[in-house]
Amino acid sequence: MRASDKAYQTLLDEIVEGSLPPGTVLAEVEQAARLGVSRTPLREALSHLRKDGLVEPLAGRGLIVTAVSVDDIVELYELRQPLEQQAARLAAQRGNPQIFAQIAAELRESDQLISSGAEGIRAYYHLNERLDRAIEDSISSAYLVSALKGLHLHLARIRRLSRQNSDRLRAAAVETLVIVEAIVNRDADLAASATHVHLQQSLRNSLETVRPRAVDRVA
Amino acid sequence: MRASDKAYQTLLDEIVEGSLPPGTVLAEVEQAARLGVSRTPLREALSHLRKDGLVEPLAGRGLIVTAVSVDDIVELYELRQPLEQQAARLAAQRGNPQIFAQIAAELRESDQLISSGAEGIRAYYHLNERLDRAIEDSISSAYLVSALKGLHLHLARIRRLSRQNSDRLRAAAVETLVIVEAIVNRDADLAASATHVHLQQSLRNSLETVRPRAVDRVA
DNA sequence: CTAAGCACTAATGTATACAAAGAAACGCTA
DNA sequence: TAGCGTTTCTTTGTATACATTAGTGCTTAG
Repeated sequence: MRASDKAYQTLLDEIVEGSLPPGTVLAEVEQAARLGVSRTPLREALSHLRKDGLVEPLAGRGLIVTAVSVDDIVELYELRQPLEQQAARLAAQRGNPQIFAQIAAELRESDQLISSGAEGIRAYYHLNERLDRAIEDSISSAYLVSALKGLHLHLARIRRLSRQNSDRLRAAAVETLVIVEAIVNRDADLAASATHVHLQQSLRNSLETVRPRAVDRVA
Repeated sequence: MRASDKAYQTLLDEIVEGSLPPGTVLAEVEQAARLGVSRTPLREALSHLRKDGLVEPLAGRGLIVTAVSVDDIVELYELRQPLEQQAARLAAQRGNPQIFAQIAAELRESDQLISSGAEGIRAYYHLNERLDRAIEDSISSAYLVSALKGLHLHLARIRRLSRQNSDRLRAAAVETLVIVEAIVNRDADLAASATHVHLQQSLRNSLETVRPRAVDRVA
């Protein structure tokens, strides 16, 4: 693995996971020393993070981790809505129904998963990731997949700011199941509509449960 | 201007404009010498082009300009459709009607522009660019705008491959006018539908008039 | 004559040294 | 004492030298 890739992946994980909170200054020499690489590959990593919108230049002070405001959540969903609706639509048209039928079956059991503690919740999240992956694999369009990848980066960051109580998770599982069943039945319109509904609920929950103090903070 | 930015912009323009056709090998030392910069900023430029999807690694041979196949056109429109529909929708909700009314008025005169030779056609293209710009300015979502920017990069490349005869341009102007009038009237649903129609026609024209020999060629 | 292995070469990947630009702090002057 | 200018220091931006890896071609053995 290239040193620049390693630095990029490490910084990306730390920003998404939150150990590098918004406002953190990323000085080149400092980060290069910390990650055990030289400035050249580190700079490449930083410039990619900048293209991803995860860091931004601060006049004279180098790069800082970008803030995430409540407005950002709304704006992100204004991109997420059309992208994921289209993704669901294409998955319904092109996906392998058997794969999605398997996911649907597991979603029907997810109530127990969600109620069975942290371990089960992790399994539930993993199931959602498998669904995302299955949808991406069903889409032939590399352009759409690439846009979705960029989107999910920011979504993962926002997820940390919102409280996901188990009631919401259970409701989300039901909403998701409607989407997946529509894909299994190759009903593209229904898949898109169900995605619309699900994301609307998801946005509503995010806005209601967002921890205001965790937003827009400058470390 | 930074040397890396200059190298990026130059290579970007050359790839989009076609003077660096698909399949062109971009060796670091060679391009650095040609553009008058050292390898360090040039590498940064290349790695950004790679993120843009305009160049891709070729095993052991460095980077080559990506090919554009007919399938790519279809796949690109699978991203373009949802993005521009959403953009039109948000512009209808948030845009300044006066600005779009002005563009609508000019679009109604565009028949004469299109019929008046190469100079008029350039003016017509410029009008379309002003519309794109007005839509982007109306959208508050930086995420959507960023996705649109990446999209337009590839669209500009594809435009070179398709023949745009003046009949098609006139038809496109009428379709576009419907979109703009919907934005002026703050009719988001109509703006989205009109965009859908316009892009469907645009894709159809692209596929019918694409010059097969200009596609997927390796220089 | 063919195939496999080795060596050489040319490319990318990395590190470091140097240059330039900006910000902060200190001092000087009004 | 306040404001402005200068100087210094820290930072990013660039160039170049070095390391490493992969590919190609040649040679040799079967």
